[in-house]
Order: sequence, then structure tokens, then C-alpha cells
Amino acid sequence: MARMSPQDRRSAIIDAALAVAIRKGLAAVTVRDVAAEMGSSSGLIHHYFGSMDDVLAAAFERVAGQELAATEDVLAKAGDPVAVLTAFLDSYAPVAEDWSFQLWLDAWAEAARRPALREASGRLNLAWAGLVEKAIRDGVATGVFRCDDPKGAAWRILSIIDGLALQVVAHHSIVNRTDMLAWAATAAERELQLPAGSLAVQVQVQG
Amino acid sequence: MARMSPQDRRSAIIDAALAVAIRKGLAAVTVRDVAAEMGSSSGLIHHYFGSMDDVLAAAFERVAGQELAATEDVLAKAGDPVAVLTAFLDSYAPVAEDWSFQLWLDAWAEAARRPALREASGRLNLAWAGLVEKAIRDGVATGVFRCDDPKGAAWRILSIIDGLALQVVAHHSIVNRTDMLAWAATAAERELQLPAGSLAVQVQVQG
DNA sequence: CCGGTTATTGGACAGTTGCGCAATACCGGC
DNA sequence: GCCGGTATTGCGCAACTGTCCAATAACCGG
Repeated sequence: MARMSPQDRRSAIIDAALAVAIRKGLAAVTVRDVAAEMGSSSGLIHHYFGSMDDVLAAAFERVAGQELAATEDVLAKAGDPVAVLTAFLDSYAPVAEDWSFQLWLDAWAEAARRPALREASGRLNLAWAGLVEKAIRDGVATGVFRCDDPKGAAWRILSIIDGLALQVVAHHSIVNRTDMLAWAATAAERELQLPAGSLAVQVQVQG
Repeated sequence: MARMSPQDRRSAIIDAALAVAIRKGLAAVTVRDVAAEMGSSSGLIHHYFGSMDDVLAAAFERVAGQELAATEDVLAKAGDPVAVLTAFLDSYAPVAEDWSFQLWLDAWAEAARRPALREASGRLNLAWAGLVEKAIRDGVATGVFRCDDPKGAAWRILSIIDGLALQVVAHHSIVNRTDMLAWAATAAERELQLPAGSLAVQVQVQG
């Protein structure tokens, strides 16, 4: 394999681990899988990462971090607080075979037994909650939202989406994306004292 | 090992699998683990179950089903609708190292790759949602709750608890049981148009 | 062009995995 | 007391696991 700079190689390992995690699940990724995906030897992985836990944590952090940054961008461009929240709901709601949300499920389950992964998913979850809280505070400042506990409201909104999304991804049929979006929107409207329907997402036809 | 009737042996296997799952996580249970826990040979497990997926599904179903039945009993004895919902919140909220909720996390994550487990966890989740929906309908009938979408409300309440509980169990420190109970109660009060504080759970000192 | 640094190899190690199958041990009914 | 049925054994199979390490190869400044 071509010799690479440490930064590039580290990044290549994370990419490869991610590709495998999407196919097989985060918990099922092995050193040899990652090496095969990169087309390198297996020893190389342990030259850059102390353990598989570290590899998985880095891989998870890449997706979750990138999606967080992407969502921050979307929200920054959304304009008024209502549009911000609508955009948030729409971008967070998973489709039935959503690999990104499946990684979250894997990470939450594995957190109990993999310290590095727990640290990463905890930190990222906190960041997502912070994002929602900021959106709420902005809306309250503008006078569009009414809410006297932005932190609690943020966790409630985030949790309801997580809880519903989990059903969509784990047991496709029980709850579908349309129901989940409508239900989450209703909850957020009540939370922020908005008129019913304000946060209704334009549901698009999905493949 | 003493010879047992098929029913007894099947049950013993499930018990053993459960004991291991609590220690190591649902996904990490192996045929040999279960055999060792029972004090039997490993071949015996495959005499009763076609695959590990089936064993795990049966084990998960045992805990989730028993807790569902226990909660049904508690609710039946709780009396008025407000007491029912308070009891529900209290009994559902996990403590930091809650092995039962950790099993739910494991099951949701594994559902994607283990058909039997997916079927079981889907069915049980549906049953829990039904339980909440029934409690809501009862309260509406009595005139204590106001709610024009009991099904949606049930899923919203269940999901918010799942989403918050997930944080408590996966990342102990981020959200604690007290916050989660307060937040879930607030959400349920709004959902059912109850005065703030009606569902406040008497928080007990925990070890 | 050469020497030192270091990215990379590939196999050793000491396990572990799910599953299947022939052999054995045990029990209830006759 | 014996016998048929079946619960139970325990090992074989082929593959896989994370981690480590000596050896090799490739790139860099001089």
C-alpha cells in the first residue's frame, strides 16, 4: 500500500471503518474488515489506534460531527425561528433504513461497554441538545416562541424525536416517518406555545 | 445434567441466557456462555433453539413481557387516572445502571440484523404503547384528561420517556433520573392538559 | 546516493464464534 | 427389568477475534 502521511492514513482508516460499520453495524466491525476495506494489512490499524474502541469512536464521531455541522449550517440559513425548527425536524427525522440513525442506536447500546464510544456519543448528544436549546432561545428572544425552560424543552424535543426515530429505524412498520414527523411537530408546537400546524413539515415523496 | 421436560429446559435456557445478557449485553451472549451458566453442554442449546437469534429473542421477550405484565398490574391497582400515569412514569424511568433498559437498547440496535429479536421487540413496544393509550382513554372517559388524539399522545409520551431514559442509561451523567422524571411529567401534563405538577413523582433517595 | 526514520507488512498468539452430529445416558411405559 | 424414545453430551469443524511484534519497504534530509 502506498505510504501516506499520518493524518491522511488516520483519516483513511476512519473512512474504511465507517464504510464497514454502515454495512455490518458499528459493533460488528473488525480490524481485518477495516484493513480489507482499505486494501492494507491489519497491523496498520493498531499502528494508529490503540484499540478497536478508539477506531469505532472516531468513526462514529466523524458521521455525527459532520451531520451536526451540516445541520448548524442549515439552521443558520433558515432565517426565522419557525423555519429553523421546521428545518431541524425535517433533517433529523430518519427514513426507514437510515444508516446514520442506526449508528446512533449502535453507539447508545455499545456505550455501556466501550468507554471511548460512550465519551464520543455523550459529547455529540450534548452538542445536539445545545443546538436545539440555542434555536429555542433565539425564538424566545424574538418573541416568536414562549418557553420558560429552554433547556428542559430542548431535551424534551430532542428526546421525543430520538424515541420516535428509534421506532422508525428499529421496527420500520410500527411508526412511519410521516406519523413521526407530525407527532414530533405537535409536541414542539405545544412546547413553544405555537399555533397547531406552525411546524408542519412539507412531507416529500420518498423512495 | 439432570434430564428435564422440554418446557422446563426451554425455560431454563432462557433464564440462563438472560443472566448472561445482563452481565455481558444481549449481543454478546454466546452458546457456550448459556451452557456454562446452566451447567450443561453447549449442544443442548441448539437442540431447543434453531439459532442464537431465537434464544436472544426469547430471553428479551421474557423480561420485557414480565415487566409489561407487572406494570399492567400496578396500573390496574392505581385507581384514578392521574395516579395511573404517575405510577407509569415512576416504574418506567430507569436508574443509571438499569440492566433492563440496557436490554431494550441492545434489542433496538440488534433489531436491524436479527429478525426474531426485531419481531419480539416490535411487538412488545406496540404493547407498551397500547398500555399508555388505554390509560389515556380511561382518563379522557372519566373527564380527568383532555386529549383528542390518544394514539399520538401515547406514542409521544412513550417516546419522550424512551429518549430520555436512553440518555440516562447510555451516558449516565448527561441527564439524571430526577431531571428525566420531571421533564417527562411536564410533557405528559401538557399532553393531557393537566395542571403543572399533577404528575410529579415523589422522588425517592436512590443508592 | 546514502542513512535514518517510520509507515507498512503479515503472520504468530491464544483464544473465541455458531452450528452440527454421532454417541451416550436417562426416563417412563410396558 | 427391559426397551424405545429422547434429552444430553462433547467434540469436530472452519472460521473468526483483538493485539502484538519483528521484519521490510519507502520516503526524507543531507
